[in-house]
Formats: sequence, C-alpha cells, structure tokens
Amino acid sequence: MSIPIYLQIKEKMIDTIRELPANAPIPSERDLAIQYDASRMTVRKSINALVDEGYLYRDSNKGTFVADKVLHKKNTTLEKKDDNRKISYKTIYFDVKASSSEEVQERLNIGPEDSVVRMIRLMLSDDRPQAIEEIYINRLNLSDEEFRNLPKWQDFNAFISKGGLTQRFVPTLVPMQYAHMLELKIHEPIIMVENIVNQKSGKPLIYMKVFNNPKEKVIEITS
Amino acid sequence: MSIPIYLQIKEKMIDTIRELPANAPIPSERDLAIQYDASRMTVRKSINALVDEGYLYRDSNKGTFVADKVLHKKNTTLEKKDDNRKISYKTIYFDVKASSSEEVQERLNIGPEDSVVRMIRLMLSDDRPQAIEEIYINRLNLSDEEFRNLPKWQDFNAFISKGGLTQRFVPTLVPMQYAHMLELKIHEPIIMVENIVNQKSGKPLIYMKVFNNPKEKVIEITS
DNA sequence: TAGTGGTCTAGACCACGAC
DNA sequence: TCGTGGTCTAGACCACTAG
Repeated sequence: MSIPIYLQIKEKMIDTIRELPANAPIPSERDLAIQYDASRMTVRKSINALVDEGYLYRDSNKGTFVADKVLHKKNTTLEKKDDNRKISYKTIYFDVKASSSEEVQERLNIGPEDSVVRMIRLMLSDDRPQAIEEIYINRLNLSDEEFRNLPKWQDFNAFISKGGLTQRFVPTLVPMQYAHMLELKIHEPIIMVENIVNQKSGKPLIYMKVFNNPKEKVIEITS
Repeated sequence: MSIPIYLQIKEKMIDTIRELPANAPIPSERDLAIQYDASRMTVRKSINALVDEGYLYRDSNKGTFVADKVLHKKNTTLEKKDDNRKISYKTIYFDVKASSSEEVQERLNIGPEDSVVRMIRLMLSDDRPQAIEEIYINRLNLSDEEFRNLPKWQDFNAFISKGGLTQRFVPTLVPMQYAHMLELKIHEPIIMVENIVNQKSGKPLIYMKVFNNPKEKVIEITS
C-alpha cells in the first residue's frame, strides 16, 4: 500500500468519529498508537489533520474530543460541502480571443495581445440557477490537453491546491443580461465574487467572476 | 526560554524570508537543522507552519521556496493584515436586555428570557466609516471581568482561536438608519456579514452582523 | 500521583527529480 | 548518483490537570 500510514489512520478515525456524539473524548494518543500499531508521532499527525479540518479539538492536558459538525472547516466559497445536490453547468460562451478587456488583462497580469480563453456558464443545482460564472484563462498557461477538456471542468481545485486562491466579495446589483437567467428581478442586490487562482510562483492563472443567486446559494465559510 | 524551539526558528526564518525575493530557494531541511542546531523534525515543523501561512511553498523532491506575498493566507474577513491603518470604534449602543429578537435567539441558541448583551458600534479607519457592527452575546457566557471590558474590545480573536467562526455573506441594500453613518446613499448595495463565533463545544458564543461600507472596505480572503 | 497533550531527538527508509 | 522533501520510529522530558 502506498498510501501513508497517517492518512490510513486518519480515514479509520473519521469512521470512528462519525459514530460518536459531539464532545465525546477519543482515546489518548498513546492508546491509539497501540491500537493502530504505529508510533505516537504518526498517530499524532493523523489527529492534527483532523483537528485542522474541524473534526476534533484538543484540550491541553485533558484530552482530544469530537467537535460539533458546525465547526467543520470550509475556507472558500468554491469548496463544496457534503450536500448531495447534483451540480451541473450549462456553457453559454466559449471562445479564445486576443483582445481582452483591461480589467482581465490587469487581473491576469498579461498584455493586450495575449490570447485569453473566455468561458461563461450557468451553474445549476437540480435545474435551479445558482450562479453565472465568467472565467478567463491565459491560453499560454494551458496545455492542449487541458484546453480541450476545459468545457468539461467542474471546478478548479486541482489548480487551487497547487497554488493559492484570492476571493474578493463585491456587492452589486444583478447585471441586466444575467437577471433573467438567474430568475431574478432587475435591481436585485447580489454578491459578485472575484476569484483569482494563483500558481505557486504567485503568477495569476485563472480569473473568475461569479454572480451568485442569493435566493439559491448562501455564501458561507467556516474557520 | 519557554517559547518552543520550533516557534523561535519560525520567527528567525520569517526575518530571513523577508529579505529574499519571491521564488528564491531556502536551504534544505537538513542544512537548516544544522544551522539552527535542532533536529530536522523540529525545523520541519517550523517550515510547515510557514507553508500553511503562505510564506513558503514546497516542490516535492526539489526544495522549498519563498512564496509571493499575494499568497499569504487570510481566511476570514475579521483578520487584519499588516496594513498600517489605525482602526477605532465608536460605540452607538450598549445595553443588556432580557428580550431579544427571535433572530438573535435562534443564532445564539437561547431562550426568550436569557439576558443578551447588545453592542452597536461604528468602525473607523482614519476617521472614515468602515462598517457598522451589531454584536450580541449571551450574558451568561461572559465573566464579570469580560463584561466590564466589553466596550474596550477591538476584536474577538481570543474567542475565535479557542473555537470556530462561521461567516455568512448576505447581499442587501444599506439599512436606512445606517446609510448616513456610513456616508452612503440609500438603496446602495452592500454586503452584510453574519458572524457566529462558536466555542469548542459547538455552542454559539457571539453573534455579530457587520454592515460593510463597500466604498472603504474591500472584503477579501486568501487561502 | 498518574495520565494527557506538547515538544524534541537522532536516527532511518522511500520516491522522485536533476544531473 | 546524489540531494530533496515525505514519512516513520522508539524513545525522552516537560507542564499541566484531575483524582
């Protein structure tokens, strides 16, 4: 098995934790080390991961306890929690252009002659409109393979986990051209989230403006 | 010195990192262990903390590198980054009442007879209005000491770090009674952030509604 | 006093990337 | 082949809490 021991233990512990009520104590690190036949440091690494994710919390010199579910961490609006709704996308635009707006050039830190992939799509959950996404990507940052598969992408977690994500929340009125698709009246206040996905080097990779339907999608983060 | 070695090393490394350009490599973990006269695992703990905070990034089998400043993590709208603006608060209301609205009772998970501390204040930066904060706290969760010092509180980080924070972003039009204080026209779209600070047990501790002035305060998170 | 989490050590082996 | 980060071990000492 090539999966690290501490990740295997972590998964087993999640199964155990699910059966326990909030604030119940888990066995001590030394006991768990015996139970899982691993060193205490390895077990500790598993526990630390679960504490970071909000499954457990520690009380120094007392023990480690099961956290309430409301404390499970969700740090960006792009992560999806374990809701069972099926998300689908309907592509409205997909093109590659050399001329992009100054706004896009600035966010992607590119010049006016660089090719930019533009994709505009409607996000649906059970056929109800959740949000409009305007996505801009520097063509040069995509392999041909990635470019071909762009329309099939559901999310950008693969890129975010390799670098970073900055989200800016902008209050605005729903744009006229999107009001109908989101089934909103004009002049309705909404939140537009500007997402910039960065590479590890800090260079911008993806710029995405998300116009959220407040009737359907609650923007929430937990930390 | 009672400060753990890995935290001391972390601080020293931050000083070193500040002098380096983005994407510059730092010495290998084995070299740093010699340099700081500590074990590799201890140095590694320092580095991991810096990676989590976005100061460094790792490239497996290659090395560890200085991250771009845009990647420094800021996971909630309540954290303040190292901007040098002086924040001040002007208290508008401060009282304790047994009768609270159903909304407050629900968020704090309390009954209609429980005493609730209510504080409404204006957040200023260089005399410019940033936001209105409506703060509600179950009186029973505060010691007399904490209650007395409430008006002096700047932030709630001491409580958040002990438990968790959930933030919900609600698009709305600026409430009439706050428009003037925020120097906004009526019918201006703004973001109201609902903050719920939880204890480790999961019980709600603080409920805070923040009406942000979009002209002054950009809501941004990095992760 | 016994048990807990928090820290720390000095080794070890592995997979992978660059040369 | 060599150096890197990633993992893992089997100990150890500490400060603190609860009985």
